[in-house]
Amino acid sequence: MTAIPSSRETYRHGGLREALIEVGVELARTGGPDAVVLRETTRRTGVAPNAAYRHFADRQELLRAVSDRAQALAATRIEERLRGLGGTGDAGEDARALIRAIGHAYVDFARAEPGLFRAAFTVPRDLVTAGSRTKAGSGGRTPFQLLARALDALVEAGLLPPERRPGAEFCAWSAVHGLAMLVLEGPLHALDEAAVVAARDRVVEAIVRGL
Amino acid sequence: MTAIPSSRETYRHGGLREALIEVGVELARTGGPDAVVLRETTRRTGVAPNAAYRHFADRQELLRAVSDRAQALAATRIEERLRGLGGTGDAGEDARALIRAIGHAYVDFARAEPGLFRAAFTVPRDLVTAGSRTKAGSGGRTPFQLLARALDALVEAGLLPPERRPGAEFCAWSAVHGLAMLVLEGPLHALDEAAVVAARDRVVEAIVRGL
DNA sequence: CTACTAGTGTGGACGTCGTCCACAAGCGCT
DNA sequence: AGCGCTTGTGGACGACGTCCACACTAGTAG
Repeated sequence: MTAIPSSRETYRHGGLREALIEVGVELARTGGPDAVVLRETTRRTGVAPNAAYRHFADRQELLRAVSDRAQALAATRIEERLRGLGGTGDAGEDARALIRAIGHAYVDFARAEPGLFRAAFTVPRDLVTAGSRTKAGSGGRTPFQLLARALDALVEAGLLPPERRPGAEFCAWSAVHGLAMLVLEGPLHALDEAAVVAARDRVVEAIVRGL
Repeated sequence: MTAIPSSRETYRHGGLREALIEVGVELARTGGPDAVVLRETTRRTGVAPNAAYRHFADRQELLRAVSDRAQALAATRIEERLRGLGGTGDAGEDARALIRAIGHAYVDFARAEPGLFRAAFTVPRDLVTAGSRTKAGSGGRTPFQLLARALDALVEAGLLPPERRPGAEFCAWSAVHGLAMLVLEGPLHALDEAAVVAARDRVVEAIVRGL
């Protein structure tokens, strides 16, 4: 990857848009959204700065594309965690385990990939686009949709009254997202691994109980 | 305010550091932390860009000072809300009302002053400094300390088992902070006032119940 | 009252950034 | 073979953070 094209094979790059996004993701990985710098992105792609303007109106638009990709990565990471979940036969316990696993995976993703996490979830987006395909993981679902499904399962298992279902995703998401942000760049920044895991479990537990 | 010193009264400004912070806060108010631009700050203060370097090592350091000030403003806003709280005589109900009021005020501050909120709570800081005087509101307490006190009251009222007290502030804070962030620049951005208030109350309720 | 020194603001410069405009080169069509 | 659209290039502009050398002011020491 990122083989430097010493002499450009063709004048037309072929997949510049895609290449720029990938490089942008790499930049975001190490430095967060602020590190997605247009000039550096094009430089690493082996192309003039202005070339980006043929595929993105703006640095903003590049960043949004990178953000989508980062959300997709988060979704994939969550899905992987979910695959490791064996059903116990008890629908209620399974539904709860599902919620917990999503919450844990969310916070863990933030810890493991702080730059990507911030790129994914702190670049302004509308709720409308929360289900857009570009944000979906390899399983075809966005993080938001994964959470929604888990809450549905909770309702089906009779552990969440249907009248409390609407808006429950905001509730659950807020809790884990808040923890992730505080750990990443907030006042909880100095906590060590064990303390973060403890806080994580605590928050998830409180939310599952309090929904 | 901001009277342009057409001819500088004295060559020595006298309170440049303070003036820069105030202008910085004003910039943050309308544009968030990214808007705290060193050159613009000095320009509005009527001073050369380099003058700032006599008082701050960095743009980072200016920003941190602005962040502290913004946290102090948040604390003041929360304290104001708390003053409006009349005791009901029931210690338990009072303690719960306290927690709720803090949560509501936190989210409301984020809505009312999005720029300051982001300046206050998304500029990286250590937990160690969460109690530093510069972040305190007019009542002398930081937002974090206000929350801690409310949780103590909850314990005293017997509504929170003492063994669950440690770490409870992270839990409570995470929930409201997460909601605030999602509303400000996350996927909940498009929600209208009523929906936000509903989500806010829901989150606070869930956390009070789930602690 | 004068001279030194430390502190504070100025001026100019450098490199980087996002973005714009004019141009050139390749590709697909007729 | 030639035309036109798309895509990449080159150079430029203004704004930013930061650095260095300088200038002025104030307080202190002689």
